[in-house]
Amino acid sequence: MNYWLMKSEPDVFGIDDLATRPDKTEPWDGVRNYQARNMMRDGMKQGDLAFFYHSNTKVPGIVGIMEIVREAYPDATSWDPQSKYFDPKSPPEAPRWLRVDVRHVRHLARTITLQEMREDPALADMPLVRRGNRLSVMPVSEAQWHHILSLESPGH
DNA sequence: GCCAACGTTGGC
DNA sequence: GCCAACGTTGGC
Repeated sequence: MNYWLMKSEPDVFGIDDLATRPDKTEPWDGVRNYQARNMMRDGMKQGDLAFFYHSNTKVPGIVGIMEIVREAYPDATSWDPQSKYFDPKSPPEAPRWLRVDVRHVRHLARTITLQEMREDPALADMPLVRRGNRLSVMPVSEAQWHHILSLESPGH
């Protein structure tokens, strides 16, 4: 089993949106970065868990946990001219971009903020806290995963 | 809203 | 294949 972190802007699609979808499940579409796509394609397996990260918001950080319920398949928004994720170089017969389906598992009891993760030596190797990182999908080690969850409760 | 960092594009 | 210009991401 692998662990991941996936970013989304709460103003566009936040964890509450995921939690209120039918079956709490939604395609994670709009990924338009090759590195992120390749990780979804090559690394993400059904049953993997991922942190839901809120980016570009007042207090960026991890807000919940989701499960990968469908492995990578073509992202139909890429050939939909009406979609903001439309890419003319990704026709249906030769899809360039992929998505996975994710299901809401639970909200965290509190937001694990980017700031506290930056300040935590145990998380110094996370791509998230490294300068200039822009990946919207990134791997999380098992040790990092459990460490972050240990921060959730008061008095950790 | 600013702007640093970084990925992509396209001329050469 | 290099690299300047440009667009986007995302913290602040």
